[in-house]
Amino acid sequence: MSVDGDRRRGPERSRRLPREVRERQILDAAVRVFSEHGYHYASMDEISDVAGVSKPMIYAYLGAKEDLFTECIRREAIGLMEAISKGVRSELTPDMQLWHGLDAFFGYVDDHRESWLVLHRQATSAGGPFSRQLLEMRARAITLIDALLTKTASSEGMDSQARKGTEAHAAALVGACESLADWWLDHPDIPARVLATRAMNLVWMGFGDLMEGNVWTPTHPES
Amino acid sequence: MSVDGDRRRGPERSRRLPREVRERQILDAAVRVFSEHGYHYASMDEISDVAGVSKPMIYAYLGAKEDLFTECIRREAIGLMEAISKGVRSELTPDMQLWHGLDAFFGYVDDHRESWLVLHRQATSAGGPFSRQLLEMRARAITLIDALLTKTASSEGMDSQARKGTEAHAAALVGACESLADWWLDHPDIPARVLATRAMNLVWMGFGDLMEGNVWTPTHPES
DNA sequence: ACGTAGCCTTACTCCGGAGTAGGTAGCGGA
DNA sequence: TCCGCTACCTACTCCGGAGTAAGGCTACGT
Repeated sequence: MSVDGDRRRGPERSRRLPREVRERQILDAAVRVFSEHGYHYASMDEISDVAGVSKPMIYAYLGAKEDLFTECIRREAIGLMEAISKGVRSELTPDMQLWHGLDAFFGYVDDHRESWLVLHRQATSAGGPFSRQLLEMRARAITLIDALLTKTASSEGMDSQARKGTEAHAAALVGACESLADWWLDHPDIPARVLATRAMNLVWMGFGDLMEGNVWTPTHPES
Repeated sequence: MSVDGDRRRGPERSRRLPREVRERQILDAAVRVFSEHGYHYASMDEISDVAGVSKPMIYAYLGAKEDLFTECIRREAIGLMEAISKGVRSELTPDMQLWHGLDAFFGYVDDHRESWLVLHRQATSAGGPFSRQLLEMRARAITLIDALLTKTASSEGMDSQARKGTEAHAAALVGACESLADWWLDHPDIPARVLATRAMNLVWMGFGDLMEGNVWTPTHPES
């Protein structure tokens, strides 16, 4: 029984491959395993097993466990950012840019659930040097969105009041999207585009209202 | 040098206290340490040290590390829910209920950053049995908010279109708040009420627009 | 006075898993 | 054919930290 021993091996144990290929295999395996068990419960033994490679190879090519994880984060973060960049074409109007960005984001998460898990859930919590990469990425996203909102706000003739709030608004949007993505992992039946549209409406409409001075206050008279 | 050894001890090592008190001390210490280092990097030794108690006491009273952590989650989750419940008085209009709930939430996070850290960041990522508690709490929050939105939607005479989206909208709100709270940890200078108001505007206004059929679409003609 | 119950400690065991030492196998060049 | 280089593996070491065995002190009941 338990013929199981090596069922999870990835590539058929092939020999003497160039370093580049091995590194890819290892990183792929690492992302798989980290996303499945979380950083701490993932063992180097399992990663090496899944990669179809022995443990010392990992240390030789990618370094210690922390380094390996960091490299995973880096690679996946770059992938995500590239995916989003492809969506945001600067000749479009701000709202279209935002929408395409959102669409690309949810599309990426849809296609790379494991990557997203590693990137967001794991890196966020396994504190220290790991979250750096994340915070940086998030900061870039916020800045980008802030720029779009600001552009719209000024072209729409709005200032002071609405303007100073754009960054927090952008942060809220980013946060909302991250959470939506996480929530989505447990409700996989919803198509990506629907999520993107929902996020868009959530924020863009609220933002439009803000710009028009249409603000809810605790003493709101309605209903 | 390093007279430091026991500087972090909490209560002045006092003897023969009743079990009830010790349990409180231990849980307090555990929340402190878990929030500071994260579940895995937190050691039982440090917790016992901070609690001013020896390690076997923890095992005698609260059980293994997992049990201890679970108990922390439980206690803090109950605390948060109670704080929110105090805000939401059912004789108010839905929008006021929502606003008081949000205000209570951000107020709680403001007063209990450590608790929130443990509750959200740690429990979310240190997967398995821990996140149960969280998912359950979140689910309750979503249901509650969904009810408020639905009530408003129907009293406002809206149906089908807007109605089926309320749950996802509620999920988005919850997610947005969680992220706002996390983001807030790194921007502590903002008062809680401002965050609550911002969240309220983000969602309520967007929701109002949705109900009025004022929806953004990719082919939106504006600007 | 003496038992006993429960608070509390020191000083261990033990193991999973990170990281490594040292050797083998196949390939390119002379 | 031999050298040596690089890809690669087996088989360890070693340690942090979870969990525990075994007993000491104090208070109270009788």
